[in-house]
Amino acid sequence: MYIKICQKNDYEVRILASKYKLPRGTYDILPETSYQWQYILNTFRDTAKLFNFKEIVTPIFEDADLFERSSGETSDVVSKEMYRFQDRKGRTFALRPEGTAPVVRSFVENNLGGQGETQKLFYFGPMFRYDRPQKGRYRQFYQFGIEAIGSNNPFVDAEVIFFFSTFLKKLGLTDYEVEINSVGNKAVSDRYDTVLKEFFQPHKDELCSDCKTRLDKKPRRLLDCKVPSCKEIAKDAPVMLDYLDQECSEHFEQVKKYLDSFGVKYTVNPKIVRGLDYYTHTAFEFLNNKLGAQNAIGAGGRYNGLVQQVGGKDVPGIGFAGGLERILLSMETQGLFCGNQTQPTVYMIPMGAKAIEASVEIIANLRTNGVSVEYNPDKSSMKAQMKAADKNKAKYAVIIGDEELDKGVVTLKNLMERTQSEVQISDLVSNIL
RNA sequence: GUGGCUGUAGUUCAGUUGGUAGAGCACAUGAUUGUGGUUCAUGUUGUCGUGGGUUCGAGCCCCAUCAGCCACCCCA
Repeated sequence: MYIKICQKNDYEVRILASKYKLPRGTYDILPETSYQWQYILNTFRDTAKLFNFKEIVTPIFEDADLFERSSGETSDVVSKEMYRFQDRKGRTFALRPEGTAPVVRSFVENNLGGQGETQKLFYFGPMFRYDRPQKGRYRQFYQFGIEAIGSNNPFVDAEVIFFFSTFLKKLGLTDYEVEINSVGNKAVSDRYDTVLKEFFQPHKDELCSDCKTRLDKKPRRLLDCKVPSCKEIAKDAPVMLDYLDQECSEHFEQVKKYLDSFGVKYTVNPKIVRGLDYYTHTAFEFLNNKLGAQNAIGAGGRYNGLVQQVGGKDVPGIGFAGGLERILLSMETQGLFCGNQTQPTVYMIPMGAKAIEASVEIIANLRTNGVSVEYNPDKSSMKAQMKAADKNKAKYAVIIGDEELDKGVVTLKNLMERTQSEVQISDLVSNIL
């Protein structure tokens, strides 16, 4: 926004030319690409149908506390990236940075698990994180996800992963890899963290500055540091999977078995670390290494303590979330087409005032009978209107001028086949459908 | 939050050692008094991201700022 001051005669005229720009890290979904979104969303909903997951929609803001307690106050998502604000009564809310906690909140609040049934839910919507924008990373971004709450059966773990791979398959995406891991239960991961600290402590001075803070905050993050010297040290670090107890490792084995049965290809990566604190047992990531730094197109895992933490019963759950922008990017890099732009069936071309009058009725009649019609009242010449019909990729042009008016007909032209014929106005709909 | 690169027409970009802004595509009109994807001709479009500074003069040099891109970080 800026102010321009012009001299006009003896007095100053101040022109306030406001120039609004969209907030950093956000973007508009323009008509030229919106159909791609619809395509991906429809495909996701179709997949949900196949697996019998039901849609749930929650608000885009919640009690800030919900996220702070569930994701972990020390996680970057909560500590530096959350949009927090106070309303007029001083309550502290946050724009949701992720989708799982709100779904679990709704599950508990509405007693969705009241009958002991496993709830299979899916969602889609905008999430918000105050990150520095980058390829595949925005401040308002869109995630779709599913949550299966109520079962600890490893079959469900595999099913959730199979869901995501089925979805990607429907889209035609093949440029990705699936990595899985088990982070065990709370006791196991706490013990592992202690072991890791003991392992890295003697090397503290050789670590990069990021890793020095990681050592105290989240030792597991040290495992996927990109600095070569840190990598070298981490190479010999103890492996999570060796610290799983009987129950955890049996669960993991079962998950792998079911994945094999589902025909999902995966690799076990014991270094997978989930960013949010609530994850337990199975953790997985879908990675596309052609995307650049932001290569996770989807990820998820089990969260057996979360429901209780949010105030419900001790009910297990598992889910995943995928990033719409990154899926779209993946499809672009793989050269995949993504749905079709909608186009009108009929482009109306009236010539002259009387014809325009007559065509209003025709347009109304076509539309009420389910035929999509485009007409641009700001174009008048035949040539311009034909050009526009072509550009709109209309199937037919309906031409009406004095000649047609006299006979009570219209000229129906098939633009693809370049053929045309005169048809009675009353027969127009049946000639098109 | 840190670093690097970039910001000129609707769009993709060019713009020489500082001398009052250019091309392709797109768009509009015509060749064809009522017939579109090709031609051909003609034409329109600019707070040169924003604010300041240096200079007789800045798209170009300097400072600041905003935005985009890429990486770190983080994560979907």
